[in-house]
Amino acid sequence: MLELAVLGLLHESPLHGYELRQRLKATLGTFRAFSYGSLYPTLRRMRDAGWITEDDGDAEVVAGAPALTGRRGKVVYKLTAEGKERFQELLAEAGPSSWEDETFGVHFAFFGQTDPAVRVRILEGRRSRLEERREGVRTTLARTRSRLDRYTLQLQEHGLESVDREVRWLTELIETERAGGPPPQTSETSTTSQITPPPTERGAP
Amino acid sequence: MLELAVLGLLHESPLHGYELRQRLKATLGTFRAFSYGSLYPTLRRMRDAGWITEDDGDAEVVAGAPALTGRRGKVVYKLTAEGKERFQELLAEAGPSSWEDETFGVHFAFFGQTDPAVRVRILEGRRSRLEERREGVRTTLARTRSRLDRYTLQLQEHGLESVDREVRWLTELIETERAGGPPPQTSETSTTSQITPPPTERGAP
DNA sequence: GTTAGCATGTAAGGAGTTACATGATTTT
DNA sequence: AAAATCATGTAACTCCTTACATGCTAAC
Repeated sequence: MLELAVLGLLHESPLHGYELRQRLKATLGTFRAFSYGSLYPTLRRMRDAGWITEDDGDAEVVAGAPALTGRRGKVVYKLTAEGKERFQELLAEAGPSSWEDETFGVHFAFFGQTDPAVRVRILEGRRSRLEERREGVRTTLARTRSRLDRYTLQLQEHGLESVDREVRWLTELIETERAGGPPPQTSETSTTSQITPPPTERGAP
Repeated sequence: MLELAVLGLLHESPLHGYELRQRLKATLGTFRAFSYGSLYPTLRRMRDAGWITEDDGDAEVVAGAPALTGRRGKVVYKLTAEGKERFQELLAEAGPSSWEDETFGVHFAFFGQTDPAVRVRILEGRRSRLEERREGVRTTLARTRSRLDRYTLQLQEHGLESVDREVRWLTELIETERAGGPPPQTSETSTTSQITPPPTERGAP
């Protein structure tokens, strides 16, 4: 979760912890937040695993100044080669771990880096997950509606509408993906170009 | 969380664990689910705390049959007096613990048992929580919009629309509460009738 | 010079999940 | 008699939060 998000953000540019958390908020928006209490330990774990390295962020600022080695400067984290591999590995995963409630948004946030075929599979996975849930709720709701009070009913109905809305959103996204997603090929070989990063699109003006 | 939900359901009628989980699904619908792995330990904790007691659920079924004490029957849980108190205590709580994402739905599900004044405070608390979040996201979105890719943007916008929707829902509910909430009194004394259960409504045919 | 915000971390703990283990009862 | 579903439970673990502790840097 946090791990994927960190890998994704550091894949764009090196950052220090505090900045990372701001970006996390900016990227994930309304649907997820992380505290420093989980961020820093995660960064440490990831460093120990060899996915990121710690750089002295003040080196550039101070430039020619003398030592000062004792001071506590910003710690800038950047991806290692293994880290990039790990990121690609996680991006390629299309399974429950990519379409459950808590995880889907994080995966979605990095769809720009994700293989088009995987994107569609995740969107579809998420959609069927929601459809299943909706059916389950609709069924039990039909059986128990009369016994439910005003508020429980309100809650169910608001919930169902939310799910409906997300299903429609996903359906639109899936259609867009199918239409404009793979522009090179028209049919046949859906050569999933896994790691290939699009030439320039990230910093496009 | 689970504790409140269990208290709420057992307040309606005694249930055994398995049944409790079904009811949990039926009551909470789309937005929350619990596994047995958390339900049973919670029931045990609650029994140790003295809020619920375990009854032998098969006693009635077997009636006059001989002992058979060794068999593993259903364990029916029911609220104790302390449990009812605890439930009222939790219901009366109008604070972050009642309007955060994971908790709000559970509190809402038992609004039928909740004091009208507390209901409004929780609804308003939830609403301002969402409005704050929305403002935060809108602000950082305005600052970073140009740097975000297609997908991140989609995510932000879908998120904002969801929040908007919930805010509108809450506003409607608050208005309804203010209007039809306290039907007996027209003004003045808003005698919060805390515990009073409605005469017959639960098992109405 | 003091408040506010930037910056990094740790310790303890909460609230759940998954996977496993077991057995009874009902349906096919 | 096999399969499904009802029913109860435990052990290990995941993942994150809260509260705390510390110090630097910019703004008022």
